[in-house]
Parts: sequence; structure tokens; C-alpha cells
Amino acid sequence: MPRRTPNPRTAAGERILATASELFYERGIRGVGVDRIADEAGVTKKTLYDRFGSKDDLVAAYLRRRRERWVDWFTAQLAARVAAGARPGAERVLAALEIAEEWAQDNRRGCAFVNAHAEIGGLDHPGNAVVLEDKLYMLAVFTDLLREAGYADADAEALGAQVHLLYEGAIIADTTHAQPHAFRTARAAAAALLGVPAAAR
Amino acid sequence: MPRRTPNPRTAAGERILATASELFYERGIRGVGVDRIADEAGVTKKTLYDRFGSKDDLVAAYLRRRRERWVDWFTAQLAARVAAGARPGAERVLAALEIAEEWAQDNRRGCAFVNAHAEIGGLDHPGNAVVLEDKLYMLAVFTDLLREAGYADADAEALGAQVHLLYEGAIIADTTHAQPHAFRTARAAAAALLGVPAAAR
DNA sequence: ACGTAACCATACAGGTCGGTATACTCGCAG
DNA sequence: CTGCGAGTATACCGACCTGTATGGTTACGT
Repeated sequence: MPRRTPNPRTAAGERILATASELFYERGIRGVGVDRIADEAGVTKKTLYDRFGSKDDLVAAYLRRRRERWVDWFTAQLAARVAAGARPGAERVLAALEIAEEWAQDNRRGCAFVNAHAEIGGLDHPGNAVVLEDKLYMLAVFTDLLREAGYADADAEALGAQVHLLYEGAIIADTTHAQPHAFRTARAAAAALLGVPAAAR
Repeated sequence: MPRRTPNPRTAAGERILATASELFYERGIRGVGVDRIADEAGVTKKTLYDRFGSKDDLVAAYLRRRRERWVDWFTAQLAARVAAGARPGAERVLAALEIAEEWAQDNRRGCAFVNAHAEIGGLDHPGNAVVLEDKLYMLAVFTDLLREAGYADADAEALGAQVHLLYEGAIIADTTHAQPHAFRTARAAAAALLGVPAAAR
């Protein structure tokens, strides 16, 4: 048997994934070698391969982990805003965009999934499914927020898709420094599309 | 003197740049080595370095070339729509989004500048300036189209920035396959923002 | 007590990376 | 006719790449 069953759920596996996540995000997937990941995680390369099987699979694990973290954080933040009184519909959509802005402030390299797609998009790579998953999830977030506010299905889908474009566009405009207030602009546009006065902020 | 003055304007330099442009776009910057570029261009590596000085500079040349091509093509397409009767304001903004969609259909790997930014964004790289240039240019396209239609400066800038987010978002949603009709959605949103009925198409 | 999973350390294979060195040929402009 | 720029071919450099091999240690469950 060439290699142990890849089961990353060990202390060392956790350290590897944490290190890889940071390095992949900050320097790009192709910009980091497995040697360096193992070194910085205080682990031998053998352990890395025993836990994850291959670099490609480690990359996929990185993307899955990142998605999990984002979904958890985002969900909690949104729930907090709801608890604080954000009403269904436009208010919660704008809240979602504010949350995204807050995240972006601590994640200056932009959307990990867009970046990953730029590097592995053309290839047959286990990470690509995760990228698509994230994009579809965020699209669903917006359409669901509108559906739950009583919009008819067709309207919720049409408007949700439009807001989703503003969301994705804002991340790009923000990270590339094309627009210093990209998220504020996105909120103004979303407010207009949903027919409510734009809160100044 | 270690190396001749980098002047890419020769037949071999042209072949190198053409080959590099295709490979960089299709497989990513870090996904292509200079050896391969030289090979496929029918040129020795020495010639490549004589013409371009370094891989980083070749990457910057690729981005500049790509930008030039896009600006030329986009300008011509927009001029054609204007000649065909597209009136100032919303009509030309929607036309611009249609042109972008057409380009995207032949450029399935998405925005070369977003992709490049994902790979070199964190680094001190000569290509980064070109990326920013492209993003600021497209932002200016939309604001200028509105200014020329008589919008007050502040309105043109605010609305232009909103449409720019839709544009960037549409490219992302389209290339990642998150939204199959991303550009149509962007046009619907832009039409709503500009207060005109959305042309079905 | 024994097996086994999870780790350690070292080494190496086979290839690619960006970049340089040497030596040569061709065509053209002074 | 000579000097130079543009190109060829080949070889090399050290560093890095993903991945494997060998062998030994620790801890834990049955």
C-alpha cells in the first residue's frame, strides 16, 4: 500500500491546512510549493502527503475550508443584523453587502475563489467544483433574501441575480483599487434596484 | 554589457509576444514557462531575453498588448453602434454591455487583468500598473457615456460607477458559470438604474 | 503485549523554473 | 569591408517543483 488513507483530521493535518490556507490565499496557489507549506506547518512532506494525498487535493481542502469559514461567519453576521432589527427585503440585502465589505477589509487579496479560478479554471482540478459552489451559494443568498421578503419567485430570481452582480463587481473593483468605495456604490445601486432610498453611509 | 537593449519590435519579438499572450491567457502566467514560450514561438530563449529582458517584463508587455487590443476593438464596436443610431445615455451604456458580452463569448477564461491580478496582485510586478489602468479605463467609459448624455458630473460618476460594478460582476458570473445570462442580467439592472425600460433581448 | 496510526528525519528521483554563457551565422548600413 | 544588431544552437546554472522511499519514534486501543 503506497500511502495511508488521506484523513486530514489530525493535529498535524489541521496545522498543514491552516498554513496552506494562509499561503495559498496570500501568494497564490502556484506561488507556494508543498515544501514551504510543510516547513511552515512544522511538519514533514511525508505527513502532508499522508494527510492530503496530493497538492491538488490540499488545494481543494483549502477552498472547502475557506468556504466553510465564510459561510459560517456570514450567516452569523446576518443573523445578528436580523436580530438587531434588519427587516426582510432591501434592508437585509444591504446588510449582506455591508457584511461583505467588512470581510473584504480583512481580506485584501479579494475573493479566494475568483483567484483560484484564475489559476486552475481551465484545468481538470478538484478545486473547481468548490469555486462554482461558492458563486452559486452567494447568488442564492440574495434571491433567498428577496423570496423570504415576499417577492414572487421570478422577481426574486431576477433581482437577486442583479444584486449578485453588484456584489461580485464590488469585490473586484475593491481589490483592484478601481473604486475606493465599491461596496458603498454597490449598496446605492442595490437600494435603487429594490426601490428604497439609499441609506447614506 | 550583459544583454542587448530590449526592443520587442522585431519579427521574432512579435512572434514571442503573440505566443506568450495566448499561453498566458489560456493557462495562466505561472502556468507557462519561458522555455515553452520560446519553443512554441520558434525562437531560442536567448532571443526572448534579448527582446524582453525578463519574464516579468514579458508579462507586462502581454497585458499592455491585450489592453490595446481590447480598447481598439471596443472603441470600434461602440462607434459602429453609435453610427447605427444608438442614442447617448442609456442606449449606449447598454450597447457597451452587449459588446462586452460578445467579447466574453470568445474569451472564455474571463478578464485577463482580473486573472493576472490574482497571480501577481500581491507582488511588486510591472504588470500591476496595467491591470489598474484597464479597470480605471472601463470605469471611465461608463461615466463618460453618461456625461456626454448630459448627466451632471456627480450623477454621471455615481451611476457610471454602479454600471461598472455590473460590468465587472457580469464577467465574473459569466466565466465562473454562476449565471448563464450574466450580461443580460447586467443590462436589465443597468436599464433600471438609468430609468429606461429594459429591452427584452 | 501487539499492532497500527501518526508522526519524525533524511534522502532522492525526475523534471521544470527563470536566467546566463559561449560561439556562431546572416544581412545590412556606415 | 567592417561593425553591429538580430538571430541561431547548445549548454549550463542553482533553485525549486511534486512526489516517493526508507527507516525510526511515540502513543494508544484492543
